[in-house]
Amino acid sequence: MDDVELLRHRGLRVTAPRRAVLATIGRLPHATAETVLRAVREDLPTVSVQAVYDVLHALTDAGLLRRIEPAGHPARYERRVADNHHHVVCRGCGAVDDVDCAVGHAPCLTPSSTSGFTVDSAEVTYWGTCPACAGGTTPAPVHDVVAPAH
Amino acid sequence: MDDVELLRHRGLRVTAPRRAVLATIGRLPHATAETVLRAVREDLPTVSVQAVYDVLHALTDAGLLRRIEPAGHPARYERRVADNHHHVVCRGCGAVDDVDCAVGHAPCLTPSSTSGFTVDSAEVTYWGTCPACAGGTTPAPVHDVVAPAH
DNA sequence: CGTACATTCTTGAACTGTTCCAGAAACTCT
DNA sequence: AGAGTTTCTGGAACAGTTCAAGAATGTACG
Repeated sequence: MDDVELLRHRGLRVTAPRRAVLATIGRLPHATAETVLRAVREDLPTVSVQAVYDVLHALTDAGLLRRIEPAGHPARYERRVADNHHHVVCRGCGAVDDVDCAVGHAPCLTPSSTSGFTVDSAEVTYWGTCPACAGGTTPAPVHDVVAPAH
Repeated sequence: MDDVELLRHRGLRVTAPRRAVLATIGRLPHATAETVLRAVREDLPTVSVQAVYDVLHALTDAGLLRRIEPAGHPARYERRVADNHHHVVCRGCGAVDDVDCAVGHAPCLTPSSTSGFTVDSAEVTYWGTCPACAGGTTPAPVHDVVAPAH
């Protein structure tokens, strides 16, 4: 199913900005809104900031995109929506990459007690340093390490 | 060790705003900066916004506070820093509560492959609805459910 | 118990990422 | 093609947080 069909299938109008955003995020997974805007403007120079945000919202609501919001960094978007996977985030530059869960069934993702909350999803974020920031080419600001994984 | 000793022990000056912030977060775990500001001003009416942010930063850097930043909600602070625990966040009102991991050792928190990232911590956030929002007293805006836990 | 210096606090403005608003333009269905 | 809804543009607004300069305070030392 190509992007046009994908959009129609969700009852969304097929517009140039939407196709461009989908294509961009396909090419640049984990792109920020700003990155998307810049990339889309290479083909469609008049596209506005709002158009990009509207499109990102529409596509996210339709389930074509997944939004990642690492603390302290702008939101990022990816097209991997079917499976459940997690993310590593670089403390230095905010770079994001995918991480598949090491185990098939994750016991710790079934919380022991939820204080009466109805839980519908669990989200795991790994924090660390990406190769580029570790390499010293772009020395990352070092933050304190908090909450080690058990 | 009382709060004064705690501050001195970390080489921090003991000031009224710092003591008030510590006391407030002890009383109101998971408070936002704004909540802290309001609570502190009951005792110290002249405390400024920056004082609160500065204090929250200083105490967080010193390891006396832990900062939680749920996507789409203002940051929250807690004094439980010694152990590792996770959080449930209400999609409706942003309320946060503690969740202890169901298992002692968490296999899924050891990522399978980290694309060259050096991982120093893992963070689990459960998303759901708190009793108040579910109860209909304050009907929460319903967002789409994403990324179910496996 | 003063004094000196570094640190912290106050006030006020600025900033980033995102959203709201109104009207113009574009797309889809008939 | 025409009608009507949806989406786009442009500009302003917004929340939460941070920056900047100077005044005030806490701590260490004599």
